[in-house]
Amino acid sequence: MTTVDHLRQVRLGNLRTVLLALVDRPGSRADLAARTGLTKATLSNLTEPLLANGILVEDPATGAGMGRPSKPLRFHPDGPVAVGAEVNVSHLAVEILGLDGETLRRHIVPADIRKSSADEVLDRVSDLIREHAGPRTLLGAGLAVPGVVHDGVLVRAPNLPNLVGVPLAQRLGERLGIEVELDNEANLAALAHLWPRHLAGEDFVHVSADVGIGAGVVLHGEVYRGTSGFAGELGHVVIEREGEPCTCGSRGCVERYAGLDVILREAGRRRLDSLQKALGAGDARAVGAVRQAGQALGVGLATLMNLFDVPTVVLGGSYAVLHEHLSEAILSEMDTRVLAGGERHTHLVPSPLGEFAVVRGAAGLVTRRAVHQPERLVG
Amino acid sequence: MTTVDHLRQVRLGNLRTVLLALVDRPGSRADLAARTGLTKATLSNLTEPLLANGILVEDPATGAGMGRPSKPLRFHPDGPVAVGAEVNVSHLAVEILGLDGETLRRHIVPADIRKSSADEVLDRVSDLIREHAGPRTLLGAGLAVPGVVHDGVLVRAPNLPNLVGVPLAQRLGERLGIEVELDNEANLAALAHLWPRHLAGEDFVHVSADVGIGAGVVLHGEVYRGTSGFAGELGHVVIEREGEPCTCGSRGCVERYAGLDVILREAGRRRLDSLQKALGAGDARAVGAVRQAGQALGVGLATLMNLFDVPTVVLGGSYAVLHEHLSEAILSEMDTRVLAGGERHTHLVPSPLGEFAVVRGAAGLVTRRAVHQPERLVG
DNA sequence: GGACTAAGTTCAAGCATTGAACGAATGAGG
DNA sequence: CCTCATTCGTTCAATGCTTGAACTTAGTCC
Repeated sequence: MTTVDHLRQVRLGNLRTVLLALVDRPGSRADLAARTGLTKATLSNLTEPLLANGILVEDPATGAGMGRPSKPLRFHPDGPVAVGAEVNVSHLAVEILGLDGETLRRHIVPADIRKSSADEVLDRVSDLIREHAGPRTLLGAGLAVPGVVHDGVLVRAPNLPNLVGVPLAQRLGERLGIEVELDNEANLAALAHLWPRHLAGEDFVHVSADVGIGAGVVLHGEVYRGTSGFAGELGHVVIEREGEPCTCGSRGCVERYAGLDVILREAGRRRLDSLQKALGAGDARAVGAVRQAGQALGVGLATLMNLFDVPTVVLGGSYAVLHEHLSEAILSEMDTRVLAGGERHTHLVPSPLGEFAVVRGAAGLVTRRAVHQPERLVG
Repeated sequence: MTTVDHLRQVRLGNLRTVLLALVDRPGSRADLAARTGLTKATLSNLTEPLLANGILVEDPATGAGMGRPSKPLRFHPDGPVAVGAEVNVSHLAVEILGLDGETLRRHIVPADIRKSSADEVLDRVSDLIREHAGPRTLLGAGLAVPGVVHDGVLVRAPNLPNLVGVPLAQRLGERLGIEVELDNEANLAALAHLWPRHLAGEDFVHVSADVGIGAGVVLHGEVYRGTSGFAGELGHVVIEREGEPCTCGSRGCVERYAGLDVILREAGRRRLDSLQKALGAGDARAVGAVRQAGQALGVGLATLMNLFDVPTVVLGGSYAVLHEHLSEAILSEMDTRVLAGGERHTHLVPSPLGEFAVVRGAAGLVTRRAVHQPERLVG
């Protein structure tokens, strides 16, 4: 740690606050100075290299009002972008995200990859990315998978056995020539609600169901992953100690009562859209199946709330689609089971992000890192 | 944020690393420089005001080896100290803790305060503190209570209704003329295993049972309290959705199966030491009661591990006493129910701190803050 | 056109750390 | 006893980033 390093840290920290302010919204140097608490002088100084490097652009002066007109700064429309990619049991998806938080392109393709080898899957993903990325500089890529991730490797994925143990981040990185970060789809769906826009506060849990049930936990504005990447495994929270046996070896896991497969089976439907239609028509069996799942999920969520104590639960994925028919049962269980005292209450909200939450989070992983560690942008 | 502030932050940060190194063990300026990565010059500079303020002392030179002998620095033996206090249903306790992590005095007195008013309790506590504190400067006090705390107020405490809603931190602070911080006993027992000595790593859960079951959760070297102070309410994790009704309004809470009162009742004993004796004698009813509690606790802990993913569980309080007869059942449930993958395994260890864990944590709250925010020590 | 206002730039001052040079205190060896 | 080697601790000029004030620029208002 030389003295230079210390001062550099201060500078990088200030650079970060400036970039964060710009992610929030564009602004002139004077405006940014006011918003960040830094001085105009520092802002001129900090933004100069960002403009030189093509990260930011200066818009033409806007003369609204008295005094010298300001020249707003914003992220350069042709600046570097981030890639998000998702590998799932039944589909692949990509999203291209700018540093300003705007989605440039996104795409989902159905794909049954259960029987594909890891290399086949990675080839398809990298083709998909190249197709959509275009000529712009890539900051890096985030890759979402349905399973537990540790150190860039998928260590547990009951539905994608062919990908387990493969260094997916490294392999995809080699194909694309950029850095790739691997993470769990539940964590990334949660991140998408935190970055680049705060859609659910700084502390919340995002719950979604596909094959399993996954919760992405956000504490103090950071995705919480646990020591081994297993955090937030809501699907295997026990609600009946002698209940239905689960594939995980336990019994009475939430997943056995509130998993999407269970809901569909109980409702006598094969696909989510068919279930949705039935619910719309007031089909009693469908409504009952969803309500029962809601009860089980509510018990699991009550346990989760008693342990994490976060103010908000976001329902994502299939749960977002079903939320109108789920919420009542969930809330009813939570009301009776979550410890109360003082004026505590839980918000239960559906995700506004739809089916692109996961890829958006994957891309957000990259833009977030770029803003939080701006040394890469100016170096 | 003036420029001075920025540089001051750097200085305070370095001061903190130096103090942390000194909490670990005493050392000369040269030794501390090597351990912290700072230069000898900086160390002379940083420690000068600490010596002047009587926070540190310079020991006489120790001439072991060649070269100029070093003069080790350590916390001044007559320097300021922290107070820890505990108010519980059946006892009061205090501990006086030095900045070096040494316990100077500690004391527990039996007391049935269930019917006492808040003022009566606070009077007794402040008398007890004054009796043990002696003439030394007090950095502040930590106050532990069995219940949920928010903003210095006890908001939920089924066993101490007279204290609920009272601004305990403020009231005790007025009596003693120092700053008092209020916290939950579970959090503080956990803190005692983190500070001033790392007894269980940087990520762990401390579980103990008295009247209820409380878990103190430590994530990334910080006690995690949640948004409203409700985090870690393991006692009200559900293990049987239609199980025994609980006072909290829910059903099938862990507390109904693994609480100390339940264990004693099932074992046909009135007090912990009597149960202990029965266990030692191999009393089948006692052994069975403890094993059953262990199973229930294991299910709850498995759920907790699937959500928090920490590598270590510390059994404290009564559970530490019973751990020999509890561990097997707990581990057996956890083995089958905690998601595994890769080389993940959980350590289950009894607390080494005995009945003083809570007060020690309460005092540690204060010394920890003093070291982490050293501006108070030099100002 | 002149007064006014606000944006952006320039520049000396301030400050914590650094690294090198220096002084201090001891052991080893002759 | 004296000198050298060794290590500890202090002194001091240099570094580099932010700051605040002064200054320049570019508009509006009357």
